[in-house]
Amino acid sequence: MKDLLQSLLKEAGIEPALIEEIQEVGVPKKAATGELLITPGSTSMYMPFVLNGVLSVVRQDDNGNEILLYYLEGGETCAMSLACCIEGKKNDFKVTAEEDSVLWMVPMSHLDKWIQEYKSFRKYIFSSYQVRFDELLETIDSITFLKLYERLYKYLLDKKQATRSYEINMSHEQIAQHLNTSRVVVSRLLKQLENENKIEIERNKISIL
Amino acid sequence: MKDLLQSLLKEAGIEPALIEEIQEVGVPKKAATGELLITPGSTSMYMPFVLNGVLSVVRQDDNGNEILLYYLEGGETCAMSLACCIEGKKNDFKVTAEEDSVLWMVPMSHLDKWIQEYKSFRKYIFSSYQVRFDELLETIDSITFLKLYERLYKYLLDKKQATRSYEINMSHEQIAQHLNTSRVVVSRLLKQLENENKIEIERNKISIL
DNA sequence: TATTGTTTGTAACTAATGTTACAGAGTGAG
DNA sequence: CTCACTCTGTAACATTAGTTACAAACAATA
Repeated sequence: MKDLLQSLLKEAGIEPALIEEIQEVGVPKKAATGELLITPGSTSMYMPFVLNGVLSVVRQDDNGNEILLYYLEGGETCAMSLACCIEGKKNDFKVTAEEDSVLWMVPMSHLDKWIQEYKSFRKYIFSSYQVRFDELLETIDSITFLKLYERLYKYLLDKKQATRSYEINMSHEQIAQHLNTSRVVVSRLLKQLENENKIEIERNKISIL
Repeated sequence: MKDLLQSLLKEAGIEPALIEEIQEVGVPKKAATGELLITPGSTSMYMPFVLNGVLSVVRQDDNGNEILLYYLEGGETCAMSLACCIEGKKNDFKVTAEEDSVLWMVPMSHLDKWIQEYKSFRKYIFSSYQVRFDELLETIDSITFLKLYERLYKYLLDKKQATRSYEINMSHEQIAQHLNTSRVVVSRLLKQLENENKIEIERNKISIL
């Protein structure tokens, strides 16, 4: 597991001395598919660095409605957790394991020192922020400018991309939640996508063609 | 003008030595109402620090459709410009002066050094990121969870907040653009708001009650 | 195999938003 | 004042998305 951590950090441009430190102060954490890692209202003491698997970051409103913001994959970290922690604020989103995943949990208390000392870490952190901004903007684009039909198709393609699999194992209900719509609407539009030979529908499974 | 800069920076917690530096290397810039400050596709060499006035940050799609992301007010800076510049990317949003405004333009080249040297600057930058994340999330909330009627009312209240004025001098067409809808729809819903005694409509002017 | 719960398909209807078209009111330049 | 232009109000209609209701297919397990 430490090998994976090392190679991902190296890939991210982190210098060897800091890789050492991160290895020493962090602890591993496994998360099974569907496991809830961060809940709204909690405060993060750890910066979660994804070793493998996929996490989803979801926004919730007061009535329990939801919308998917983006996925986190290997080598990435949750910039919004950082932002929250640095400001001492509560998280206002939830993070769930979309597949069995492994994280490296790094105590936030080291962040300021590292940002000061390591140029490579500054770069990594700012790059993370940038990537998340981009993802949020893309999410806003989808919600704002696309019809639900297009958004659904984009959702499936994004999911394919994140999980590196042409098969998506979700119920229509689950998809509807990520898009903040109803199951009936999703079923209707999926059927339409199937009729246009873009996907194939089975129970709890959608294959992208 | 330098007085204003100084007091805003002090308020933001920036230490005196850095305030000096910022005063020395920055230059003032005035922007008249409606002036375009950042266009999609450009690259920012300066960090724009708002001294007074209000700027709007707007996202555009390929067909020229738009949506307002948030306003920037005195003492704030455009975290997305920072993010873009640090990563050497092009801006993918536009920034417009909503009122006559004055900015302090600080060359980005100093940022890394300041982040390294000044704890107060790290705090300011990370706080800016946090605030922008929050604003983007709030925007996502509005688009996702609110009906257009509610979104429009919230838009008017936000505008009131940003400009510190109960009178909004915009045409329905302009409002429609910020919400990515059509003028007719905005007129319809404004009329509804007027019927519920929440606003008063005149030509090019909406008063919030 | 029988039973139960989950998932999907579909129809019929409602609500929200978008579009087109046109009239009339207000404004500024000449 | 007149003309040209912009802005607003409103009706009629189209499209998209949300809701309710129910049946059938499938899966798990007792």
